[in-house]
Amino acid sequence: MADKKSKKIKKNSKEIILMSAKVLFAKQGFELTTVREIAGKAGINVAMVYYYFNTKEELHQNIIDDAFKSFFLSLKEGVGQGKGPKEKIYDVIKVYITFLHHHKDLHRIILRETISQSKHIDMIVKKYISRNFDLVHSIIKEGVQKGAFREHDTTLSTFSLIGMILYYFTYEPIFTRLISPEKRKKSITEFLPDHIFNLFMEGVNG
Amino acid sequence: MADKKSKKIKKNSKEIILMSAKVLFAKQGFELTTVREIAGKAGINVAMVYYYFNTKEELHQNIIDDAFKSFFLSLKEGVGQGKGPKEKIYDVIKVYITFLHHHKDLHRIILRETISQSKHIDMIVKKYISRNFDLVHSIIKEGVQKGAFREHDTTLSTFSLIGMILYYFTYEPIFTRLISPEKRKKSITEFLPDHIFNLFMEGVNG
DNA sequence: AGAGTGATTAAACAAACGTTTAGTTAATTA
DNA sequence: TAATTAACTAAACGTTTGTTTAATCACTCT
Repeated sequence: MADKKSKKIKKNSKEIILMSAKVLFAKQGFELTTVREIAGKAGINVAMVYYYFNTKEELHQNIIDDAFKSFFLSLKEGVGQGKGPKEKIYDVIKVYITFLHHHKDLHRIILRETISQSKHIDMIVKKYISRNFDLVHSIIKEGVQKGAFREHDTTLSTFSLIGMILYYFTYEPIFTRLISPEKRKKSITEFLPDHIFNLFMEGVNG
Repeated sequence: MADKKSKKIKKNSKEIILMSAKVLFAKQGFELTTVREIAGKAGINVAMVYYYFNTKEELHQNIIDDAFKSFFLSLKEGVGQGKGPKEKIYDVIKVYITFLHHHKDLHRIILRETISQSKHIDMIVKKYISRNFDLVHSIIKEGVQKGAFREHDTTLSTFSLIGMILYYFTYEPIFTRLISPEKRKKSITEFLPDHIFNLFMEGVNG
């Protein structure tokens, strides 16, 4: 009958911890998020966190790893094979914006980790950020070879393109405040891809 | 003679604290930087920090305030009056890159503060980031009016331009690793402004 | 010379942190 | 059913944190 203080056995505690931690890390960052806080949000005991993860750091790394993996996977699957360079670039922009729009928390975590210059950052950078970059870079290089794009430093333009996109999410609260009321009603995924694609292709010259 | 444990009176302790704190906040962030650490780097007692600043937070705010002020000032002074929109945009790019290149620590602090969603962020955003944005935005709007730039959403292109620039500094360690060896020898202020200017004007279309 | 003032110090404070311990309960196996 | 294993808990551990206290030193002014 009545469950008084009965110990309920949940089999998915580990996943609940990961979910709670992801939200809190994204909102407050690694240092400002307490292990007790994570446990509290997950509705479990503090020690359970250490039952599944050796340290707070390990839990954090786990989340970052997942974030990067899913990002790269989306990008790889979202870019249509057999298309021309211009269409591929449009796909890249679309996937980047769509993914980040639906995983704002992950973008925050990635960005934070990039700034923090932790010991593990080097491994993470090599493993994931560079993979995303290389994928976009190879498309642009292909475009130059085939004459779709003009001759230029493709490393720099790849960086510029990704930078244009990421900046919207990095400074999203400011962005939302500044755009026109009509566009504020729409989703960012509707109008932003076309704008960035046009700008990257044609520039603003009149 | 010999100064044993003599108390030396330094009149510039406050400035030394500010300098030390700036470096440490930039490198490690607010939470990871200890008041004892700041005092240690400054070569003074911990209590001296609280002699000049009420809290660690107040010291931090002081540094951020200075950072934003000097940034906006550089921008305002660096953009030539009486020039055409295109030349002004080039100036903007040049000043942004030059300033950030010489104040990498400040950029890190600003970025960190933007992500952190602290209570004071709203005031800071309104006060400074928007001011920089408005300055650039007004130049682009002027360019469209005068026919120098094509008709387009100028809010979005302003965001894109600033994003392109800032991204290089946000992800600088990755960037340095990826650019060509010849460019790595040069300073970023030499080749980056022209690249971004050309890209923003003409795009990559072949 | 001595009172007054600002700069500086060592030492302590309570609170919060990540982590560990030792034990309890529920489920599984034999 | 008894023994074993996995899931869970309350309480404590030592350390570090931001901050305060009370006293000391160096200097200026009369």
